Amino acid sequence: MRCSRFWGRRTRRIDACDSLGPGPLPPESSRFRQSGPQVAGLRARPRPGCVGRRRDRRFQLLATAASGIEGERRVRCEVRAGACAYAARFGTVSGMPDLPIRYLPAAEVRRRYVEFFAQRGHTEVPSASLVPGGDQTLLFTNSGMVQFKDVLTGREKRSYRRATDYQRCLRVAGKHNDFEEVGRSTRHHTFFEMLGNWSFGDYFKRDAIHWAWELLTEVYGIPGERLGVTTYKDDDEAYGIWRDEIGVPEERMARWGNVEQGDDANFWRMADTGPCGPCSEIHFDRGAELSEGPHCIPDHSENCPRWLEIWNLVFMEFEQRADGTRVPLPMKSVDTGMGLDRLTSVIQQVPSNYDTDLFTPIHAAMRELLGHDPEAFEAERFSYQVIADHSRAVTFLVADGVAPSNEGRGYVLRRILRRAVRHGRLLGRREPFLDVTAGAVIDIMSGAYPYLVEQRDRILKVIRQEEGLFARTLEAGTGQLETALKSLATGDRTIGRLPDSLPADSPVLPGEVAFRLHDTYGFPVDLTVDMAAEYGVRVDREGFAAAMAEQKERSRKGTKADLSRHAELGDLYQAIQRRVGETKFLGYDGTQAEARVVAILRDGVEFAELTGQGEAEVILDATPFYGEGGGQVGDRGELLEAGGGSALFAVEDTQKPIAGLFVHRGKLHGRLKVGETVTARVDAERRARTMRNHTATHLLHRALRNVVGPEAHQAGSLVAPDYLRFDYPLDRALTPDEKRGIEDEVRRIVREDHPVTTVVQSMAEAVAAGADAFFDEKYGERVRTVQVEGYSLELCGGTHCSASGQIGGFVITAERSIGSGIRRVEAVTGDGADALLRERLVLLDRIAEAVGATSIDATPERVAALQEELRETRRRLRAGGSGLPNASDLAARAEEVAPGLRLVAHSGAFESAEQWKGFVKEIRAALSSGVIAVAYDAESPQIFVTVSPDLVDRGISAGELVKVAMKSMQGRGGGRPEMAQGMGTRREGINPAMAAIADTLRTAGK
RNA sequence: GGGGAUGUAGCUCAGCUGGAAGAGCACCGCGUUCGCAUCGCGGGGGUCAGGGGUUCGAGUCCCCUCAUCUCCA
Repeated sequence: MRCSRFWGRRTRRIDACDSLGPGPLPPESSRFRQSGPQVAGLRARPRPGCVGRRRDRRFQLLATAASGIEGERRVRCEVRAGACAYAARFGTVSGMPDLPIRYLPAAEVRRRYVEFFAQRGHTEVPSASLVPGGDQTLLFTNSGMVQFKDVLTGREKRSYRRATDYQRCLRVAGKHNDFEEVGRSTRHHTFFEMLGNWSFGDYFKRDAIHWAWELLTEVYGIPGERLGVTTYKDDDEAYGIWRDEIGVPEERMARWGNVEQGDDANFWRMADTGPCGPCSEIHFDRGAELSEGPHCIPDHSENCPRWLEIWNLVFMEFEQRADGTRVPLPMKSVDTGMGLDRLTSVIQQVPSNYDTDLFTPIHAAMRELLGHDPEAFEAERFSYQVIADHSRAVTFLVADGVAPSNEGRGYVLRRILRRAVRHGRLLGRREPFLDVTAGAVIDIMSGAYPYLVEQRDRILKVIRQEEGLFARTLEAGTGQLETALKSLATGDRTIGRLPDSLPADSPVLPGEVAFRLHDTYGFPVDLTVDMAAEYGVRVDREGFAAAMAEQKERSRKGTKADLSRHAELGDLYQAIQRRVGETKFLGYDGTQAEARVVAILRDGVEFAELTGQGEAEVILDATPFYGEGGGQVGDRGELLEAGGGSALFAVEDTQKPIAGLFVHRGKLHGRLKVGETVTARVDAERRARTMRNHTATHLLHRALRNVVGPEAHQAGSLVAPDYLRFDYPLDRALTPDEKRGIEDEVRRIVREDHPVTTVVQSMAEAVAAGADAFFDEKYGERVRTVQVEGYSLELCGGTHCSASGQIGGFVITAERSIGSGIRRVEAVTGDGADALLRERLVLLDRIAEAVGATSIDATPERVAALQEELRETRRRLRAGGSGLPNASDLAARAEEVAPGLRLVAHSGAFESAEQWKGFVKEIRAALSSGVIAVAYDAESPQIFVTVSPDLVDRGISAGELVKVAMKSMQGRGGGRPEMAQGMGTRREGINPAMAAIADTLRTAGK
């Protein structure tokens, strides 16, 4: 039979079994293996991950390379003899174009999915933000289950037991890292959508499998014989349903996975412990003629062009215990995930996700910018795909409130964006373009994600800004690089010369230099190579790689311990919560309560009882302490013996390391025991201050948007007892008028004393009531809203005043930029505002007094008058001459204390150190050879000595002379032979000092 | 989390081995030019990111902190 590999819209076929057998590789492979085309970081490289990890995967992808030179992507694989027979087990079916699948736009694929499950009793749940709420360990939403995590573990209850959704996901860091894969493969993306249906203790395997089959074959019209199915080795139940009820022939089914032997295929787990269970995957068969050999089987392998995993059905039925045993879960759940992009590629019968209508409009937008025809597009497909993928990721990240930054999520965004820009440059585009492709993304996605449209202007603005910033980075790097290259280059610069065309004896730019550019200035190494080539210089890539490896090693060392510790602690909290349940929060109604101690920790270790002094963490079954969240800082206070006895524990901070678990951190002084009851008492004064600031934050938010516009919405906030801080996207400073307007408006609402009420209601009700929900954090179904009646309504879990009047004063104390496109307002309220105003008034009084004004009102005039007087005085001084002797006269009258050794000694009262040194400089200019010693006659007398170079050669040292002078002036000083100075304490010592200098010179001159 | 770089006037930046804080643009005033990017003169504006240390003396050397940029994890 024939095995082949296809790529691109037009199928490229290589007779794998015939020409790529165990013999030598075709000649063009060898050059990939050695150095590869040196373009834009896309070098041929072996893929160690492909080398037979399981079963018979003894093949190696030798070259995954895109070449900007020849504009062609080639993939070769070496296949062992006998491979084709193995692959043939899955039968031979005809190629794709013959399929009777009816074309559907992606939007329709998405719609039908949700509709199908909605008709079957599933609640349609909106796609959650890419920024996961309430989970500090996760950078991004990377799968459909993120927003349901707590529901699946049973910690959170919702009104429904069946759900369906399309979840936007980002896989770019951590375990699920598809970043490098993007653009190379037909099916990996940083950003993608996961279609899912969920059962939380409701239906199980039978319904999930039947519906999956029904949807694929009947709704989408995919012929059943094109589907393959996998199940876990022990899962007879699922296997039976597929075989006996659905009727999938056994030769199209496979049972993979063996957890006991370390093979996790077809087995899913949330973490090392906790819920887990077998999976059943559905794979689409693109046609046997596409098979490449033994690895081409329905698997996670991801490298097989024949099989495409489209749907994963996870059956959560066990609880994994720490001791290695698995016990059945009381609540069995179903969690399925189907990549919309892949499914669409099947339904639209195109060979790659990038050829679906989810992507083609993005390509079209880019093509138009570049003026490329379809052929040029095919030639540059790789870069086009990277740009399209990254445009989607960037658009959604910005939409979900991530701002480009140099750490965390913001840094990931920045890197994705820059990678896209780099590929734009590879295509010859120097001007900004990402706002155009991002615009195309918004157009494609706006139906499913209407919030993109609302934010369109802001999204594009952020993207444009960041793209501009990168241009600056590149420019700075270019400057550095050119300097380095010019010193190496032998000839002139030739624009467009390619690295490959350089002679072997070309000068070489050291790898460290290239690395420094990359490491310190963020200048991509492939650009370094290109630019160096234009100067006829090669780049030492080995040196670069070595430096990079070193850096990686350093990082790993530094981070390892910390990471594992963090993970351990997280597991511990999880375990505690599973044991004791959620902490009940009592702090909305009061600041004191009786509670039972349920856990005590110190240094990540649990104790049943703890005595003595020192840091510790305490967990209670219920608490009035507010755990840091929603910008509001955690409460402080103390834990007392039950009934309000003596203090046992000083609470310094309250945190919620995992959702629903309140941890009181602080210092123990006494004895604390699990199971006993204590009185938890919050520092009520501090809480009251915090509450004023929190309610004021809501007022500020509303007022800011009323004054500046709706784009100035919350992008972060901190509510502390002593001040509040509010971040919002805006690319300019507030005008003084706007600032005043905001203050006035907040103060008006305070004066009008609006009642503040909180309501717990469903998300839908809250949104219907007009609540501002800017982060769609994973608010459970029931959300809490805080309303300042007649003014603002926000989703918020924080503690608030009962009426706006309690806020008291409100003063904005700062307004500044904190990053690209983000500004921050800081303000104080209540007694904090009062204290600030009082301080300022006292200061004003002191200023008025200091300048001699009769009143505060008269101060500006008084200051102006003083300034005028100062100016006048200076002018008169200048006009009247300095009062100093003429420098050249002084030089001319220099005393010859020894043969060829002249001395100018002078002391006087100078206006300033400036005048003093200027005077010395003038004498120096007039006296070519000699010693100059000028004393500054003041409360702290100083002396400045210079010695001309010829005398320095004769052994005269200014430093020594100053030391001599310091004896009578009683101070310290020193310096170099040609120049020195010192400061004394005795004014009367100046003349003797001058005499001493003259004496010293006389002696020295003999 | 680990490394590298940067932080000097409103902006863009000089400032050499430690020895009077500078330039250009911008701003204010006066003059010049017929007015829309003229020229001249004068002027205001700096805790040299912050804090320690070494030194007679620190923008400059050392240590710490912060911010920004950048790479790695």
